[in-house]
This record gives sequence, structure tokens and C-alpha cells, in this order.
Amino acid sequence: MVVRKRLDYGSRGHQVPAMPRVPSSARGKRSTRRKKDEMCAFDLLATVAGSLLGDQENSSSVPNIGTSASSYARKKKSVKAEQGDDVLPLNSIAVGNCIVGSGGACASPRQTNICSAENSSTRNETDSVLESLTVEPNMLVKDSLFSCTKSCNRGHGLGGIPGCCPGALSLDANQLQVKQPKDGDAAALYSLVSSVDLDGRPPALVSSDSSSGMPLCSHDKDRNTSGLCRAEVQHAADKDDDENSSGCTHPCTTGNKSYAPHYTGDSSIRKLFASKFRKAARNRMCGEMSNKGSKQSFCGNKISTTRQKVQRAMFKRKKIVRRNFTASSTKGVLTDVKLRIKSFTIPELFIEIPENATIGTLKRTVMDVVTSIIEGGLRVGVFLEGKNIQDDSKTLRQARICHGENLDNVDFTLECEAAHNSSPGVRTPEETDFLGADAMKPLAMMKCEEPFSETKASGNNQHSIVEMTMQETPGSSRAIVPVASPNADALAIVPVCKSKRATMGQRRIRRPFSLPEVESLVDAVEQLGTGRWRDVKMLAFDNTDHRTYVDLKDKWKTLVHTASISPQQRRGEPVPQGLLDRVLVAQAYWSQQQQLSGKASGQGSSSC
DNA sequence: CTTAGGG
DNA sequence: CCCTAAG
Repeated sequence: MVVRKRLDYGSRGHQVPAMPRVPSSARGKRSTRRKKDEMCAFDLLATVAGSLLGDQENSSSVPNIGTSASSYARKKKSVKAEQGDDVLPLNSIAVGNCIVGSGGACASPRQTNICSAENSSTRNETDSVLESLTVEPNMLVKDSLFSCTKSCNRGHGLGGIPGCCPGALSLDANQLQVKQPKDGDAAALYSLVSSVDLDGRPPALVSSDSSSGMPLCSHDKDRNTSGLCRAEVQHAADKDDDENSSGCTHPCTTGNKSYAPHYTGDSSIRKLFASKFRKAARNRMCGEMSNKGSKQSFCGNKISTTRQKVQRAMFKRKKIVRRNFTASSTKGVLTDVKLRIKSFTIPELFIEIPENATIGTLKRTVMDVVTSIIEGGLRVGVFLEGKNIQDDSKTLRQARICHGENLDNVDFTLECEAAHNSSPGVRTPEETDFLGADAMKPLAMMKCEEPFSETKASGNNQHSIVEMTMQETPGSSRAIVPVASPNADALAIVPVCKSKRATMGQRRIRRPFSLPEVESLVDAVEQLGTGRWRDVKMLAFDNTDHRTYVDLKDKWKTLVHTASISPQQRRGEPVPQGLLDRVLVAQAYWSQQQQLSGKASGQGSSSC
């Protein structure tokens, strides 16, 4: 058995460098901020991956995703009007990829994660595919399941693609869906890693083994420059580590060239994540604190601490994963029913158990293997035809989970025990907000309702999956869809999101002040003076949401600067000289006033 | 939250 | 336009 694993953050020059810890003394310096930004992109990876890995330790970072939204909501007022439906520059993050498998050819033209475990010579054996997996780690993903479907054409491969698991019950987990709360402002960051097809179509669900698997953006082939298909964030620090782990050479990925990632927005996404995580951390740490004075210093420390925690947890997790992969790969092969799990956190597992094994055995086996990778309390549920088989003593045969029987409607659920155990009351408001109703709701049973048969058209399943995805995420899909990269063997979280929420945290678009705006600004400052920007805002821009008083202050600053330089040096929309003169006059006057008032107050006690 | 100021 | 310190 070949065991391969790689946590691959790499691809095409979009790198998230290693995250140096930022000394608190360096705070505020731009160069440092930029590093922090990059760090935060990785933080996201860490958080998401960590969450997907069910990292209990990481749970502290998970709510940050939620809090980021609510913290940013404060800014929403000035953001909402301008964000529109901008597409998030980040398209995908290859969080990692793990392969543990026997190297069978895997392909799914249906994009339904159907993998071949065996070659066609074993076609008489149990033949089913667990269609999807949604992993629910610490409340990031609620409800998850493997869907088991009788698969793939008994050795004909999927839709005629040879090598598809005739001999194996294949547990596959390429679909990971994360529901978002409907609330428009909650879980903004969450939506960053959500997925919405650019065209409003549901995301294509791609087999990680897609020798024929369609990239998520395959429909987008003709606009490769859109930068919206895929992006894989590379963490330099991971490289050595991961490359040492023998890299992932998936048999099915060779020769696939259609997966070139296109990505243009790494900078903005870094900033975006940086902002989100900073705010999330700050919000979380400081939300309850009433003492303003202590608030900031406290937060300053805590933010970095949190980040470090996340980072450490991530690395730790990765090591654990690697170790456990090796362990799981050495599990003895039993007989008859083979399960194969393939996912981004659960790459490919082969679980072979005798037909006369019990449901409980199956559950335990799946759970053991899964939890050997996804540490933390996971419960495995087995559903047959939508019904939870609770009788663990039932044998697989009795439950008709064996070859030749109805395997198409067998589902596995992975439920995070931590989530079950955690009392809602313990959750922070942010967490609750983050989870929201939708997030708490079970994800769709991603099983394939249409059992594959040898004669079935290969596109059906994809269709059905897509439909289910749409049902679950009406309007704009906000699912996290880990999509395997055929060429990199990396699953990707692909937020191709038009959601407004997804754009929150992005740098606001630049909106040059119009001449009337400048005029009204000058008017207001003439009246109110500099230093009363909130009043200026209320006086002159009260109904202009996208102009904050900071904006006005900044604009005044630039106006003063513009007025004080030669006309040849000025850029942008020319401001009438008369207006600039007024700016200078007002500036001079009010700065003098401020000085005078400062002196007056300073002299106040002595001049009596 | 607001202001001030650097980036 | 962003970010942060400081009040």
C-alpha cells in the first residue's frame, strides 16, 4: 500500500511566507503590518485546516472567524455601499492534501469523488462509493457525512473511466460543505472561504482524482485570466516539512493540465485576512472588557498570542496527521467490504472489514481510521437509505451493506463529539452568530440518490450533487468545497464568492472625492474647523455612508497638501485653485485657533 | 468612539 | 484608504 501525504500549500508563486512573530515593539510599522498580513493568510489556513482537522486546541481560533464578521460589522455602514458584489480575489486555498491509498486509478467524470480502489479484476466485490464527506470539526462545519453510494460501474470505471473501484466500498470525502449563517453580516470571514460559483452556478464538485474531474472553474476555462479559479497559498515553512513527507503523486493527476491556478489577488486577500483576524482576535479578546485602558494593551498581547497558538497548533496538527497517516496505512486489511476515504483531511483510507462484521464494527473502524487522522471526538453514524442504523450489533450483511446489496444509500456521518458536548450556553455570542441557523443545520445528505449503474450516464451524479448543493445553499452558495487539484493533489477551499459578506474586510474601493464633495468638505471645515471630523461628517456627509470622518480628515489632509504644492505636482481631479486657497486659509485659521485654545487652556489656571 | 498622525 | 496610538 502506498502511503503518501502532503500538505501542500504550494503553487504558482502565491506564497504566504512563514509567519514571523511580530514583536509588540514593531506594532504599527507598516513593514511589520505587512508581515502580519501574510501571517494572517496563513492563519486562515491554519484555522480552517485546523478546524477541518478537528483540532480541539484550535478551537480558540475558530470563533475568530465568526467574530471577525461581527467586529467588522461596525464598519459595515461605511463599507456596504461600496462593496457591491465584488468577487473575492482569493479563490482557493490548497489547504492540504493527503493521500493514503493503494494507488488505484481514480476518476470521476461526475465529479463525485468516486475513486477506484482496485482495478477491475475485483469487480465482483462490494462496489460502492461514499460520495462525500463533510467534516465537522469544532463548530466550523456542522454536520457531516459520508454518503455511500453504489458506484461506478463495477470495474468499468466511472462513466467508462477504467479503474474505478469495483472492489471497494469507497469512502470519499471530497466534498466539504460549510453552511453559512444567513445573516448578512455574520461570518464574513467564514464566507471568505465559502464557495460560490462565479456564474452563480453551484460549485462543481470535483473528484480529487480527477483525471477527468472537472475543476471547479472548468466552465471558466475561457477566462483563465479572471483570477478566479484557483489559488493555492503556499506556506514556505511547510515546504521542507511536507516535501519530506514524500509528496503526493497521485496516479490520476498526471497529465492533467487544466488546473493551472489563476490568481491575482494575494495581496488583498492577505490584507483581508489580516484585518479579519486581527479584528476577530481583538474582538474576541476585548469584547467583554470594559476598561478601555487595559483593553488595548491586553488585546495587543492577546492577538499575537492567539495567532501564535493557531500557528503552533497547525504545525502540530500536521505532524500528527502525518504520523497517523502512517499508522492508519498499516492497518491490517480484512476482507470483503472495503472502505476508502478520500478527502482533504481524510485523504484516502482503506477500510476493509468482513461482511459479517457488525455495524458497530464498521462504525468503529471508520471512526478509528478517521479519528486517527482527525483527532478529536468524532462519532460515526451509519445511515442506510436515510435511516440511521443504530443497532450496532447488526451485521453488515444484515444491514445489507455488503457487496451485491444496496450500497447506494449508505451514508456515514461524522459528528464532532465536541460540538455535541459543548453546551450552547458556553458559546460566545460570536460563535453563535457565526454558526447561525444554517450552520447548525445538518448539511445535506450528500449521498447520491441515483445509484450508479453500469448503464448510467456519467453526468448524473454530479448533477444530483450540484442540485443538492444548491438546495442547501440557495442563492449564493456559501459552501466550502474542497476540491482536489488534479495536478497538485491538493484539495482546495474555493471561495468563488459573490457574496457581499465575502467582500467584507477587503480594502475599500478607492472613491476619489468629487468636486462637490470637496466643496462641502471645505465648507464644513471652514465652519467647524479641523479636529472636529465627526461633526464635519455629520454636517456635510451625514447621508454619505461611504465617507467616514476619518476619510474626511484624510481628504482634508490631502487637500492641504495639494494646496501647498505647485499645480504641476498635483494629480488626479484638479481642484479649483479658489477652493484650495480656501483650504489653506481655513487650515491656517483653525490650526491657529487650536494653538490658541491650547495655550489658553494651558494658561487657564495660571492666568486667573 | 474619536482624533491625530504615519504609512 | 489603512492602521494604530492615545485620549
